[in-house]
Amino acid sequence: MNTVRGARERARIEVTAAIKDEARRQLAAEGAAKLSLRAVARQLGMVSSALYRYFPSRDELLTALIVDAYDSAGAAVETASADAAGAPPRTRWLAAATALRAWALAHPHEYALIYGSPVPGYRAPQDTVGPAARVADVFIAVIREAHTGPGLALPPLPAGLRAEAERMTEDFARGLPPAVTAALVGVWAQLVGLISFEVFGHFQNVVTESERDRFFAHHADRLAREVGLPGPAPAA
Amino acid sequence: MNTVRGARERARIEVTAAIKDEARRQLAAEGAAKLSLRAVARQLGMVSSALYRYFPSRDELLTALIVDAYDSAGAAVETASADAAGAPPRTRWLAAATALRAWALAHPHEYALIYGSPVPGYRAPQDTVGPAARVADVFIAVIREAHTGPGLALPPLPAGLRAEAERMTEDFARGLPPAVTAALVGVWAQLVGLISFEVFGHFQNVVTESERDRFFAHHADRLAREVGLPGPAPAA
DNA sequence: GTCTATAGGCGGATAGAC
DNA sequence: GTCTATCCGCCTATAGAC
Repeated sequence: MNTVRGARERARIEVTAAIKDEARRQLAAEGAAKLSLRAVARQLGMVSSALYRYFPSRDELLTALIVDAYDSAGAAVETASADAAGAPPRTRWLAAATALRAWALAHPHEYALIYGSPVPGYRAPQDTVGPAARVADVFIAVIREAHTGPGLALPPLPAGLRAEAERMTEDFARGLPPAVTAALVGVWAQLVGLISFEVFGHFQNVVTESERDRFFAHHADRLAREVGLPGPAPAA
Repeated sequence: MNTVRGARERARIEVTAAIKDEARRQLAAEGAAKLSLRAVARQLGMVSSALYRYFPSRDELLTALIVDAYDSAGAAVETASADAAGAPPRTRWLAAATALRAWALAHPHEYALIYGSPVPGYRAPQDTVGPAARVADVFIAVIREAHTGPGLALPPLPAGLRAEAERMTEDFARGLPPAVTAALVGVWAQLVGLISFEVFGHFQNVVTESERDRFFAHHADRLAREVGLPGPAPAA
């Protein structure tokens, strides 16, 4: 009885995975807006109504794909950061940023799903906020570690932003100097913007493909400086 | 005869405009991927086949919308830059950046069309490259003007990027110091990224809505510094 | 859990009359 | 330029048998 239950559960997990895999393939071909349960079923040799036993609606399938994408990106960035443990903070930042870019280039459609234009008509449920934070948290952790000693020099914040920066710090970056938190939030958006431009093709005819690694490294490093990280060569 | 021809042409222009207007409304409701000639026709009280006299295919309609969006954004930014003529370069940069953000927030779906995820299955024809350059050219012009005198201090470029920076300069930013061109391209992507994060909702629960103007100004100004623009108060 | 069948839609594109 | 008619395809979702 237990083994039967186990077998059934295993089967369910396998079918669920197959559905998501096929859905990801369709994402690449047609985009999230046109993701269709029927087409997935057809490709899998099932009948569309059978899928409803696994995902109660198209949107739930989409949610699962979004959560998976955040987790996949998060894992990639976490690994890169862990591999660079002990390295100077700026090196570690660069490793994390490079890992995110590499993941984005390797999974452009899943990247678009989480950092591109919102899917029209889709309302992200609460389930996505945890996974969404995972990637950003790696960058926060890298910076937090660099700031355990005396705070690093960062130009003082304009008076009008101080209260907001303190609130943000309290909310999701406890322990950082508020000026660093404020810088980080903007820099994070800019880092994703840099990656998006490349993934979405806006560097075509602008930045030569063979130079893009270097180009990205240059700018990602500049962004590290903006959040107050000292250079790889320990700056006195 | 001439008046008849004139009347016909006028009618054609009006209908074409009505089609694009309705298409823009649909863009907002359903997204570019689901833009449908049939639905546009239905809403306009026409029959779908009639639209083919104005746009030979769905993709041509989409192209028209993209070109219009680039032009609309370009005009907004150009106006802001012209209004700030004579102001210190950094003020002018900020005016242009702020205008782009305001346009984006006022036209989120058209913004997504040009700076968001690519529309699956749609191949941008050559017609879009001219209008696409229009917005970026305003920023190039602002910087060019600031650099007519002696070049501004910007940290030297890593050796590996020098050749690429010189090529870019030659291609679309003639007259700028190569280090500035290289900075500008990355900064431009980052500026758009900053705007995208806000427009696409990634600042929800992160940056308080009432603080976003200030937050953007802070970071846009930081970006101006990164391309070598001197501050609003003329720095000796 | 999977199937068939069904309801009640939607789409792009073309031909040929007026 | 606009119409009707048509081809041929697509979709979400549910009911009810097995």
